[in-house]
Amino acid sequence: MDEFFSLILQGIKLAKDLEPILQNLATHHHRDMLSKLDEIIRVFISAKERLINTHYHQDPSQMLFRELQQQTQIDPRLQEYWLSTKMMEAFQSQLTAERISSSSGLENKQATSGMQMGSGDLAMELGGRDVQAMASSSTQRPRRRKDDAENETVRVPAPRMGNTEIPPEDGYTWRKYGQKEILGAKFPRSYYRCTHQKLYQCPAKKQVQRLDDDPYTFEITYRSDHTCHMSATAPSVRPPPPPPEITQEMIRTMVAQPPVPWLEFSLGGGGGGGSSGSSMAGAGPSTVRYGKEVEYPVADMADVMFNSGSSSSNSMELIFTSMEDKWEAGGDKKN
DNA sequence: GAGATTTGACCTCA
DNA sequence: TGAGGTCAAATCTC
Repeated sequence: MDEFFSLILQGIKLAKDLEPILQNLATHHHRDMLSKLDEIIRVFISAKERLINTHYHQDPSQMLFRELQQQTQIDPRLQEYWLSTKMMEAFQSQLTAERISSSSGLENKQATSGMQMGSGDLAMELGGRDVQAMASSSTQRPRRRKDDAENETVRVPAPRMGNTEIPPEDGYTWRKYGQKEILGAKFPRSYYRCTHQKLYQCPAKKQVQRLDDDPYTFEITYRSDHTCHMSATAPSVRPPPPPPEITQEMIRTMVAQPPVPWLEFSLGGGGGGGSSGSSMAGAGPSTVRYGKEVEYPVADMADVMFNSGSSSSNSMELIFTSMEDKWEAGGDKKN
């Protein structure tokens, strides 16, 4: 958990470092901005994965607050701000995904290990066995049934605003390859496979089924693990697009209108109704819609920071100021 | 044109 | 035999 918070702090610090670049973009090379953005994205993704893998089944609100108090010694004003925003709701959404394993093998493993694995670790285990099973099978096209042991089912809340048809992001990019009406189910089941299936022979797949009795909950069944990120050539974070021609006019527009579109979607609850109605709403990172892939890896974090209901600039200033003060204070203590 | 989704047809297995 | 999983052509978006 120490690493999680250091990653978060690192990400915020990096975001703060963007400020002078943004203000003097004309004198900076676009690559500076892009490399900074890349770095921020990587840090927040790492933090998210660490959080999910470490404290998946704990009470997130209690855990986060306790950790905040014990480990970061953040300015009380910041703690108050943190708790007053939707930060808790954001993490709650990520952490309370109800894990219901349909695999007896997995249950045994979890029981004996005394802890639950994160989806990545769990899928890693699945992937190993899956590859073996497929390698030992005949040359027939591998087909699986719903009651196959080697899968993992989770339930996640659907986005309450924006396009609720899209399941919440899970850190990977998926390509939909099928949809089918299921007998006795009100909603069709969607079939996804990893976007990098062809490029990296990634076997990962998932099925997304909306619950009959709770349309705002998705039941997602994962099969096999991602091997794409294990490839030396596979981008853990997708390469940035070519630098756009950013003009001073654009910068002025951005500064004058802080709530950029990808920050407008809300993770739910009031806060001024941030729904843009776009397909990316609630989808978070790795959202894929018709042709082009768009990633918003820091959107969740940025949303809760910027879209808190209070003055966004003041909020960010409070965070950065507090963080800097703390760091400087911490540095002074060490020195 | 590339790469995504849609959707009807096909295949496999219980 | 039928439900569930996948294929692949058509279509769509950027």
